[in-house]
Amino acid sequence: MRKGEQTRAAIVDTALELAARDGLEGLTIGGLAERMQMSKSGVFAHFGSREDLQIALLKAYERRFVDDVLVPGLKERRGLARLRAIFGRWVERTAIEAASGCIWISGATEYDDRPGAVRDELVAMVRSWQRELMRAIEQSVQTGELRAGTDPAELVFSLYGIILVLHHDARLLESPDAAARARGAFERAVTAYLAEKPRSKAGRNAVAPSRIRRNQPEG
Amino acid sequence: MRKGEQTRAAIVDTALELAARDGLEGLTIGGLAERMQMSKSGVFAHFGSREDLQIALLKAYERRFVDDVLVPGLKERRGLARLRAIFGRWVERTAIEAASGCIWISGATEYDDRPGAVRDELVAMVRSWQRELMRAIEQSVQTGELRAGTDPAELVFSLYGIILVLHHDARLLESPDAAARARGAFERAVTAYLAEKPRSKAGRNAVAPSRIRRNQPEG
DNA sequence: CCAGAAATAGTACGATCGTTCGAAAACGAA
DNA sequence: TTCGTTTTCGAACGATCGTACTATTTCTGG
Repeated sequence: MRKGEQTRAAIVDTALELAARDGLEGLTIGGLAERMQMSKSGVFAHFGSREDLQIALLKAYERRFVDDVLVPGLKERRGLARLRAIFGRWVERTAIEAASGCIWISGATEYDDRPGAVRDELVAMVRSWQRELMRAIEQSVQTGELRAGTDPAELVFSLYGIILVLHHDARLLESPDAAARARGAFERAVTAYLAEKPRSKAGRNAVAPSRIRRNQPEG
Repeated sequence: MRKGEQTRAAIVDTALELAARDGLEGLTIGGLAERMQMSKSGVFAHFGSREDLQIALLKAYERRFVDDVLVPGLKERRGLARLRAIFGRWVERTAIEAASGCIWISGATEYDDRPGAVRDELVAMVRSWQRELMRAIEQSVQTGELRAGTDPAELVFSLYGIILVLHHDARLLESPDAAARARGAFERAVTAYLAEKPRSKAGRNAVAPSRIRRNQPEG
């Protein structure tokens, strides 16, 4: 029984690599088997179907994503610091996987018109992640760092857009400074929601367009 | 000779529909033939290869995109008005094709790791479009509506992100207010670059976070 | 209307896809 | 070591893919 789980984990591991390059829909059991130096049916036996394999990949990806991005952020104190930490990790991860690709992002365009279990799973994960972001934003309102009327979904919309264009520019256009632009865009997006008075901590890292930034050290 | 061009155009037309749903890579000559009520080889004969068909689709898409988004915008006077018109059309188009999908956006994730002629063509088109946006931004600086130090590429980065998340939320998450959010995000993004003094025209439509917007009529 | 050209259909090929099934091999507890 | 279980393999199926080749049909200019 132990051997099975072990190779299954190894398969998922390799499959995540392949799916990051070719997309969940581009992933092929034959190609996966070849990469694993196993037979097609040997690989297949660990999953009832290709769809189950894809869903297993999504779940494995989510686990890693949360461990990489959310968990370390939770060590920061509630509020803007935590939101900033989460987003920073997210940018880092997206910029690194610019060499491999995010299966949530590629999956979004692959499955937005393809109903089924994979799409449902993907949508649930993205929604869950956006909810997590909203929570961090709401907490930043509670700490008084973001202004009272802030619409969390509105800010999530902007932040998600920054990540998407980071992924796009880094991978398709091979832009070398996409990550830096993403970090700048984050500060600009958050600035629009900063509470009025703080002057102490919250506004320190807030940065407006690049011309101004020149004279301000960045944290 | 005339009949050939005619059906070729019809094929491209139908193929654009299919590709908008299934992606350029999901497009199949067999499926296309069936939809056209033609034989596979009949369809195939009009293009030397599937790759040529895909490139033909990209070129046709670009033509329509420019006609829909850029050309009407050029009728506005140079500056923020033109930029706003272009972006507005872009949002409209993206929101409408939320029911069908943009092959530039889906193509970005399909081909970011798949070298070849299709990827090259796609990259060239996206670059060209971003250059067009940069021009509109530079002109807005020249008119004094956007501040002098504005980095056009930086703003293009933000605007492109808004479109990407609009596409994402509208199609994958089926969010009904994605278009409205996109328009709001545009105003917030531009606000960060507005020139200081104008108080006359430029700042009128500039809108900050939603709480403030309540008491301001939107143009 | 008719010949030559252009457009379309038909068929077949080799590859690869996901999946099934029964046999072989490797494992793990007794 | 032995035996039952789990894991892996090999071969095959039907489907579909892009493409090549050869007919046949349809168009079109003189």
